Order: sequence, then C-alpha cells, then structure tokens
Amino acid sequence: MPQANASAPADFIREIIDEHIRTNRFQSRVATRFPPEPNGYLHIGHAKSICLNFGIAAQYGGTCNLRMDDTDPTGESQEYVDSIIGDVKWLGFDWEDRLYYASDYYEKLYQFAVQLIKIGKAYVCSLSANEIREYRGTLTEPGKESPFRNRSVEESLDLFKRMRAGEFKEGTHVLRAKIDMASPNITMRDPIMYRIRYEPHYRTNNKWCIYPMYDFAHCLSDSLEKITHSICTLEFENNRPLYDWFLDALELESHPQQIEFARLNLSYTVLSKRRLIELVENGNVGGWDDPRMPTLAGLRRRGCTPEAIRSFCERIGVAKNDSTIDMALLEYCIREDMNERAPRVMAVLRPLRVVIDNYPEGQIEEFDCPYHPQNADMGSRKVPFSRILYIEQEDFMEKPPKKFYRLAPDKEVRLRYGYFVKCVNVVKDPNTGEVTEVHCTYDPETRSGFAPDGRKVDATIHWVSAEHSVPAEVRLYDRLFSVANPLEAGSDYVGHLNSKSLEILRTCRVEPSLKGVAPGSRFQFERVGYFCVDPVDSSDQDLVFNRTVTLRDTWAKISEKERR
RNA sequence: UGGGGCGUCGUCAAGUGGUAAGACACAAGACUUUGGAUCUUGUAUCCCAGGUUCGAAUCCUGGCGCCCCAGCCA
Repeated sequence: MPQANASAPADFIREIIDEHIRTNRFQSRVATRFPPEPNGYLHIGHAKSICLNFGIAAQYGGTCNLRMDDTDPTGESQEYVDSIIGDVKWLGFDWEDRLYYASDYYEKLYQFAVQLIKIGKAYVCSLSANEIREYRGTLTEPGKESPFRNRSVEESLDLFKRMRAGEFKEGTHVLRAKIDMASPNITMRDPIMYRIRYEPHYRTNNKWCIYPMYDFAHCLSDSLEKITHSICTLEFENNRPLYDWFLDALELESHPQQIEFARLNLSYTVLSKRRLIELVENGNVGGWDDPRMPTLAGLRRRGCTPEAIRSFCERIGVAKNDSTIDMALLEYCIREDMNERAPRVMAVLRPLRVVIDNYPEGQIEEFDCPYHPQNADMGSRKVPFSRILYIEQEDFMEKPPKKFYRLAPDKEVRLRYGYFVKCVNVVKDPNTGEVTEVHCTYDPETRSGFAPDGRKVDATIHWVSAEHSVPAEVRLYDRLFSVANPLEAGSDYVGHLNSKSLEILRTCRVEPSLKGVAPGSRFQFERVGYFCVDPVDSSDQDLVFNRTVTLRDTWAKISEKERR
C-alpha cells in the first residue's frame, strides 16, 4: 500500500484526528472506510475519497475497510461490485480481509430497528408516499405529526414483523424514527428507516422485502465495523445529527465521528454517477471505460497510471470549499508521471511522403535511438532509415509563417537521430494543389544529427521509414465537454459535449520496434504526446493506440496567437 | 422570510492576531538532437462595511454572495 509521505498535507480532517489522538478519543485508534454503493463505476471523484480514507489509515497506522453500501436493490449489481473492487485495487490500495457489505448487516439492522420500536423511538407509519411528503412540511414551515405516530409499541412491532414477512404491498407502510416533525433540519422530521420493496437484491435475492435507508444503515454499519472517522462529502452535513441520533438512541459504544469534505469537481467533465450513467446509456460514449470518461476504468484505458491519479489527489487538497479543479492539473499530473516512465518512440500520425533524392536507392541504415533522453538505463532500439520516409503533414509548410521552424522549401531541418535534410522540391496534386510529396537532399556528413561544420538547424522533426514502418490506428481523445462547466446553464449539459472529443486516425505509421507491443503499454510518440496500446481493441495484426494526453505544445500557442 | 455549510491570486490551497506558503494556469527569459523535459523570474492585501488592537486574512458587529436539505436515493 502506498505510504503517505512525511510531507503529506495537513488538512482539516487530519487536524481533527490529531486532536482526537491528543484527547484519547477512540483510544488513539484510526479506522476509516470507503463505502461506495455498487450502482455505477467509480470515477476520479471517488479516487479523491479513496486516497483520503486509505491514505489516512496508512498514515496513522490504522485500517480502512472497503464496504459496499448496498441498501437499495434498485440498480445495484455484482458487475459494479467487481468493477469497484478492481478499481480500488488498481489504484493501489489494500483492504486486506476487510471487504464488507451493508447487506450482510440486514439481520442486525432489523434487530436494531426492533429495539428502537421497543423503546418508543420508532414507529410504523401507514401514510402514503404523497401524504408523507405533505406532512413533512417545507423548508420554512414545520411538518405535521403522522396520525400513526402514537401507535402502540405492540402494534408497530407487529406491523414491522409483518412488513418483513411480506404481508403488505409496497408503499403501504414504512418504519420511521420518532424525532421531531418541527425540526428546522428536515432530515430530523421523523425520517424513514425502512421501506417495502419487492425487488430481488443482487446478494440477498428474495430473502428481504424491506430495505433499510441510508441514514439508518450507514451509521450502524460504521458502528458495527468500529469505524472511528466516517468521512463523507458535504451534502451529508445535514444528516450528521441523524447519524448521531441513531447511535445515541441505541446507546452504542462505538460512535464514529462523521466528518464532511468537499467533493471533487473537474472542469470540462461531469462527475455525478447519474450523469455518467446517462452518457453510457444514451450512447454518447462507448461505455464506462470509454477513454473520455472520468471513470477510473476510462482513465485506465486511456493510459493513466494509478500513480498519476494518486499524485493528482494529493495535490488538490482536502477542504470544505466548493471547488472545481482545472482539468489542466490532471493533465499536468499525467504528463509529469509519463515523462519519467514512457519510452520515446517515433510515430507519424498524418503521413506526408518524403523522398531523399540523393540517398542511394535500396540503401538501409539503422540508427541507434535511446528510449529516454534523460535516462540511459531505459536502453535504446534500432530504427531503420531509407530513401523514402514519412513525416508529419503539419511539419511541412509550403508557405511558412514567420515563426514556423520546421520543413519548408529551401529549409534545412534535422531528422531526429538521423541526417539534416533540405527541401528542394514539392509534388502537388494537380487538382487540389495539395502537397503530396516532398523532395529533399540529405547531407551525408550529418549522420546522427550533427554537422561537422557546426551549422545549426531550427528544428528537429520525427519520421519513419516508409518501407519499414508499420500501420496503426490512433485514437485522439480530447476533453469530453467543450465548456469548462457543462452543468452551468441548467440541464442541457449533453449539448455541450465536445464533438471533437474523439478523432480516429487510420493511416498512421509507427516505427517497427512497436510491432507486437503488449496491450496497455505506454509510449511517448516524440513531439506528439503520450499514448497507450488499447487494452481492448489492439492486437498484433491491428495496432491501436489511445492518446492519453498531448505534450505541452508551445507551438500551438504561438500559432494560435499569431492567428488572432 | 427555516436550518446547515462556505467565501484568501484565473483555478485549487496554506495561514489559527505580528505584517499573504506552495501547486496548476499565465507571462518573460535561459538551455535544448522532442517548439518536450529542465532551470530562472514575474503576478493577490485576503467578499464588503464598520469596530477592537501598537498591529487583523485571522477577533467583534452588520451586510452581500455561493452551495446543500422538502427521494419510501446515497
């Protein structure tokens, strides 16, 4: 398990824990948990919580449990459980043998409910859903007490037993806590503890037809697991009094401290399970693991490493301010990580044919090219060079603007790890005027990239040998949404989907060393970006690369500025 | 016109009465066989208004703004 380093940021949660340790609350124990509901895939917002909970446990020598908060059979499934387990593991965290399920506590939870009825703190209410809503009051008006509120303990006990036995239809009865219908905190207005639902649960199947609500189940699950710090997001702040109320009413010894922090928002994407499900179900993306998705599955398929995501989670901090992190920070973390680990390799995404007029026909040379400019330990590979090459279309301009350093008529550039070449002629499509082939001469004295006479070139460009390179498909991914805050103006966030979030290039040529690379392996295509062999669609016969993130592109900024 | 939370650089975020850390972004420059990487440099008086104090982002008072809560979701 990754250890929190000594310089781990001291956020307000850690301050609270330090205080608890100082005052010997919880006997200096620290026990946290990550409690997802298995009704969707984990996203990077969950990663923040995972890193927080597991990170704190590691830092304080405590434990962190993984618990499926599966109290609502609707939408929950084993598929999601499996994905959650895989994702947390992939992120690099270990819950050892502490994988728990709220559904395993159903019987105990039922007994707790019975106990609350017996001490007069819970009752079966037979109002309809609509009536319950009406009786609840509004934000500014107090609620009214249910006519069933003072039902006898015996009657509630009997009814509750029969609810469990399946004697009633859905919606006819619920179990409620007897608190205060006039509370200014709506959460405390006799909250529902159990509802009837004739829906098979993915784990308990048809054993139960009553299911506990979050507020009732969560605090008790925490207590049963002897959690000390129950960390959740800000929207549960209103629920904290209720969290405490149940534990106090049952006089439980294990009474965790709930602490709330601000959930993660990321620009140019959405991070709510509901919307992510919509994107998947509407077919706006290819699935939960579509590389454009902010899900852990999507980020993984795109090529992100767990290290990059953990680094991101450390950098963003933990506080109570509503905040939106700039996507640029995530991209930075990915580049930072990739820069160190990705072998450099050459690939031409949009090929332009180059003929070296004075290079002997049929001659082939092999250049030894290091995999990493700053790390010789990563070794090198041989890259073949020949008379006909491909370069990137955008690396040649017939009429270059002032600051364009690359190849142009009469201009000399260096081919990476190869020779200096000078453009002497172009061939154009007679109909479109488009340049279809560039003719160059090379200087044999400049082999491996240096001129003995000391002359310099403005640019170094990448290339592949036409004959030796291998074809590949490259998928260029970009931000999912075209605006920073897709949710800003109401609900038409789908309208802000970035139509250019995926561009598929099918005529790419990559250097021959890439033949047979393992799915999931990551590379830097020099001067282009970081790429990952698609773990799903790539094969030895058909190479498919996903762009994880571009390189920082100063030229793009300059040319953008010039255009304005 | 209820209750709960939050307001420090474009975006995050330290700061806990002693004179505004850091990161990303941005800008300028150095270096460079990736217009990459790296390195230097630059950029805020703290939502507003009063008050307390020798001294306030930090304390007090009053405003203003934003978020959450009226699921038999979590």
